[in-house]
Amino acid sequence: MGIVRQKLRNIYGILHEYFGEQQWWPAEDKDEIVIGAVLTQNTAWINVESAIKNLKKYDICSFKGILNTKISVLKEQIKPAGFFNQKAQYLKNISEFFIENGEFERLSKYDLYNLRDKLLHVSGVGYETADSILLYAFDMPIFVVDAYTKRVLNRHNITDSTNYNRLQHIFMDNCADDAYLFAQYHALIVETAKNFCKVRPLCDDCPLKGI
DNA sequence: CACCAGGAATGTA
DNA sequence: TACATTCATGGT
Repeated sequence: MGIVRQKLRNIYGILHEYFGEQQWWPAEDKDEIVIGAVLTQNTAWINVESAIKNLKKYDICSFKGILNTKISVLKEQIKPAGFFNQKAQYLKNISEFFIENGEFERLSKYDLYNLRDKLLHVSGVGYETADSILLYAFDMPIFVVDAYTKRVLNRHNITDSTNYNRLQHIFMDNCADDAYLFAQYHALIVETAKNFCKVRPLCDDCPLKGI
């Protein structure tokens, strides 16, 4: 039993005990998960909810809905999520990708890393967005790394790396290969950051303090 | 007023 | 490979 494995188990145990089971990804369907994954890039989730609410109001919160909407209109509706000029085009790109590739039914036939590569070729989809889609929309076992994850691993002296794929493999090499576990773990880390560690991780009242 | 949020693309060295 | 810059709204 490696020390890293022990630390990751410990962190998960503490967070799960503190916050309980997480309900992620909050969305009505898979299209909405993908759309939300793009809209939430460097943006507070509350603003994404506002943007998605606008899309639903016009019944265009879907790949087909986005493709059938003029980009000028799309920009206006997703404005609360910020970076609306680029995100409107990103939504067009990812929607076109899904429609042209047979949506979830056909794409789910690819194995994990083949599909990951295909997603990463869509302009507007980087590592975190791709992995969020794979984990939460396709239910594939891959760990999502975000800014908070990097902080936690750094502050707990698990690694000083900031490389996305290296951080991801630290988790995946030391945890069970389980989509549910990865989904919970990422959600718990985000929840911790939302509640305690916005500016200074491991602040006095953080549940991870002292480990 | 400054700072941050469930990042990615692009350019530079 | 490793940084720097740009994109933009809304809450604290």
